[in-house]
Amino acid sequence: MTNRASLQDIADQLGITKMTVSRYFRSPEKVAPATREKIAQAVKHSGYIHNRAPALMSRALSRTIGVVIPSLSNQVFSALVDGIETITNAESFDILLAHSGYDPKVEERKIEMLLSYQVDGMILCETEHTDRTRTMLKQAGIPVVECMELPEAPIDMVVGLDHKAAAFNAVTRMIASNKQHIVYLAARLDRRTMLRQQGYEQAMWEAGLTPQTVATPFQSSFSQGMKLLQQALDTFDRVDGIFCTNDDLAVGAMQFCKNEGIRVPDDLAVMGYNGLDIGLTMQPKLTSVVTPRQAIGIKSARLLIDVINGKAPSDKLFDLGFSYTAGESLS
Amino acid sequence: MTNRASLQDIADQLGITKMTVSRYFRSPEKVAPATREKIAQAVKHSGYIHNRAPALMSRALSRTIGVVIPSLSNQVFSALVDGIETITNAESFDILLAHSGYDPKVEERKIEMLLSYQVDGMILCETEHTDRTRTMLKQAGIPVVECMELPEAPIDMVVGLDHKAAAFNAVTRMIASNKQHIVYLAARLDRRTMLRQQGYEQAMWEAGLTPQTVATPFQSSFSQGMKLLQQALDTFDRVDGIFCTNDDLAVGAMQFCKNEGIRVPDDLAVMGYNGLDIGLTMQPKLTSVVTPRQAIGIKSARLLIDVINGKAPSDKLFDLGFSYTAGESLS
DNA sequence: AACACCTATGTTACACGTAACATTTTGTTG
DNA sequence: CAACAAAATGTTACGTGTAACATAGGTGTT
Repeated sequence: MTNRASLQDIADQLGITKMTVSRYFRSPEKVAPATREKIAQAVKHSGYIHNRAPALMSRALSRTIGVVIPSLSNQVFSALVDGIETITNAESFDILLAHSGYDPKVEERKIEMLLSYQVDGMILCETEHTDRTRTMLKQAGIPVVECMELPEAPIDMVVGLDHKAAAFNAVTRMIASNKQHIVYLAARLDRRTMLRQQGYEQAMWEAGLTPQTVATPFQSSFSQGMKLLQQALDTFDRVDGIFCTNDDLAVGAMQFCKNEGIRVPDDLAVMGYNGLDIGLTMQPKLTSVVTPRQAIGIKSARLLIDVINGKAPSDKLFDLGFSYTAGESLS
Repeated sequence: MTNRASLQDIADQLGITKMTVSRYFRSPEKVAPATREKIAQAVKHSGYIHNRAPALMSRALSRTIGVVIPSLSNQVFSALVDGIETITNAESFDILLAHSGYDPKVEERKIEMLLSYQVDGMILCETEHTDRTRTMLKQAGIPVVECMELPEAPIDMVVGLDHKAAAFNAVTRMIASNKQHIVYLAARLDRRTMLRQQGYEQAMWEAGLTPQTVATPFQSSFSQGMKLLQQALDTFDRVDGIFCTNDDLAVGAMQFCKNEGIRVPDDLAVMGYNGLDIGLTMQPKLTSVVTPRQAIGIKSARLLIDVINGKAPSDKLFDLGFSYTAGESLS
């Protein structure tokens, strides 16, 4: 590491103390205009870059929050981070980002890294954590928001939606449009997928219907959607609707229908989940459960920063609900 | 900020000095087995989390590299980061991730933040930077890799591919399969899009054909692909091929073909760019230029860490080339 | 002229893990 | 058991921005 310019370097150069230079950055109005001008010159010339290390050493706030998302190629989480940054930018907080690949062990490692940087708070997108993760977060004594779903054993605060209820509502809606042989298409059998399955099954049972599921442990993709629908049609006598655990599967399935001449929604109703842009480019447009991810990001960051700033939260759990895209794949 | 346990706390608790505890973490073999056991207990009990701040203050390496990607919902960059982490994990480096939303001003802010954390090196995915970005990086005196493309004015090292050459090759290939009225579909008019356009145009001119482009300033998406193809068909007399600046547009366009009964590749040849999974789920499979993004990530991280460790790089520029998916959308 | 008060700048101390060197303890061998 | 080596632990100093307090110089008021 080469010697970057320090405040001391700039101060020496001007025959003043680093304290005045520090003030120039923190509260310029406390520095005499003439001095301010001199410092501005020297700073520009030296290309000084703020060094966070000393601030991290003191017990002051780092004004940084850690964010762990499961994936770097999922619009759900990019929208979430967008929402978070709306707030952090306005509050001049920084975010330190890490991704876990849906693996609690990796999440643990990343959280440990973020904590080593003395973040003031943490936003997590998963609710399944290792024991050590929970211990570390407790010990760190910083506020934590788990977002996207409503965990049974929250670490601290929660901003999300009830995926079981959303699935129940969606499937009930399918049944109301006169579909009876509805199959659940699932991939990557994580908690959220399971919750949706529960909602699906409850809706089916309550309507006197029998739930039928096809699933793959692999990551969701369009091709998995095609394969799963094929498998559903091969396995079950009659299928007149599919409830897909996300839009990737749904779009793949609709693709499959197009290839095979299956009419949507007349032969087969399709319900997606997440409400991504891509669903609306299909013909017919995909009907999908919209998860309010940007709003979740905004609320999570707002809440976290308020708590960091010492405000007591009005509540520890916020359910932001869900809605539907204006699709045509249902009836 | 609550008082997290420090090394001193653990040491006090055991009646030893923090130096021994520090050694327990850095080089446990230098600590007597009995002491090691005692420390292990105390550490576990207190939930100690390493504090990076003092290390950042010393001039030692932080063993962290900064990575700035343009987008959090693009498989291209998630594969790149995967590649990077293959190496950083093996070398026990950490990465600090930030995203710029394709905006050089935002990139500047994020780079400044990463530098304030004393990263040992930086990987950037864009080649367009503000003046201040260049100044800061120079002043920081750390190695920098720009990846994905081959910039005209590199900051330091480069790992990427020649997008103009790739586009030239791809379009030449289309022409070789007897297509003559090939339109270029472009979105988000960034540098890489422009480079591909240049390659496309050169291939057309050299074949005695006239380049024709439809473009949108908006972000690429399936729906933009549909719209752009519609626009191309409306605008130009004859169209028998499209070269799409990425797979999102290509897949949208192929969707459009399916809706409109246009046969691919007989009526219209389609060439994509990036070689994402989704293209291979189409029917026919999308032919696409494959950019070796994981390899770029691996090479970038390898190179950067070698330089950080004091090795002189064998070269400053690495062109990793391109290939094609085994598609059927061409002929 | 004396005093209060303000502005601008300076002084001091602090946070904490670790490299480098110093010292103590344990182990080994003739 | 003396003598030395090796292992284990301790001591010291360091890096750098900033909060809190101190001081110097100036302005204004009575």
